[in-house]
Amino acid sequence: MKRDSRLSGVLHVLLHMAQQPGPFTSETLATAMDTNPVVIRRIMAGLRDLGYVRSEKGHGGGWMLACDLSKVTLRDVYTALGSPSLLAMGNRTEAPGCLVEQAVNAALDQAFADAEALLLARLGEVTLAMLGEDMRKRLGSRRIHDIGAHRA
Amino acid sequence: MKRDSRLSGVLHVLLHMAQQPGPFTSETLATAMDTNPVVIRRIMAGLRDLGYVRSEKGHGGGWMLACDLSKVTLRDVYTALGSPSLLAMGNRTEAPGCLVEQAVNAALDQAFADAEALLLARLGEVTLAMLGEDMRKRLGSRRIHDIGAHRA
DNA sequence: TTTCATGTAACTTTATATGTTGCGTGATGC
DNA sequence: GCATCACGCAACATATAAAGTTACATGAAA
Repeated sequence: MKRDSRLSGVLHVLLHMAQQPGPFTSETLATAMDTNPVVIRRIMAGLRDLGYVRSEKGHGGGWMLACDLSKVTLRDVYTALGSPSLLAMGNRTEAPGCLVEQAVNAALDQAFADAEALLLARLGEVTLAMLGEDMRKRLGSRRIHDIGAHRA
Repeated sequence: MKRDSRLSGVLHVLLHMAQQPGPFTSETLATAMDTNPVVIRRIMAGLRDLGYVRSEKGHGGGWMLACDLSKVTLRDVYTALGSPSLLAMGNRTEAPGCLVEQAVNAALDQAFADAEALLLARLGEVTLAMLGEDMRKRLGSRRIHDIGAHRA
């Protein structure tokens, strides 16, 4: 299956926004992410509805952070995306009237549920602020490029 | 994304085969699984290569179990399918020259790896024999339908 | 009122699982 | 030998969902 990269993408956007003040246009963010402005608006819509970011129209408008980065976890961001399914595998059918199917589904569902719960828990342990910290640690001698200079 | 149901499907087939002796044609199994014979051959190919099942051509041919069900785990079956990706989410890009990307990927990769490891471990704990046992427990007053009678 | 930027719908593209057709190969039974 | 059965496999078709694109409306700033 084609893997969903929206979470990775939106985190990238948020972290970039945390590096500089001003509002960012979808155009600017899209260029930095090597994608399309509409895609940016699409994945940001959920975050806006939950109040993690704000958007303004017209001259000088664009996207701004509107939350305390130390209070928003990766799980929150995932939820803001609409909680897309985490696992690539699922059961063949629902409503099994077949005992074989019931036994298979029970075993798989248990394993899947455990893995999903662990993943959500892990995502819930990491805040955006922690990601920012990790990034600064990686700095060393290197300088974080400005968004405008993202594409050398 | 469209969820991969091959593991669920092949387990279903194996458990059904464990209920009755004779060889099963792809046609028969496909009817029971409400799918196409070629799909059956496709997902069984990996199991055959690893020796979990055997196939024979011609009159009286078909698929037969060729392993000790108590020695084959769900993880083994998963591996026989070619170890398709378990998670529906992935990183936006590889080869990140961007610190933001590195930090995001590091956090996500860690969470993803943990979840994947747990899932594989869980699958490794369950043998096909255990699934068969579970199924028998579910029997109660009900009778396991023969494959031929699968579609009422 | 012109320009800029978001909001959104509709459409196209791409990737992957799944379904289907056709033909080759080997084994069985006559 | 030859017809039939069943797998092996390639090639093509379909379905679904993410990602990309186009078009236009709305609202804010200059």
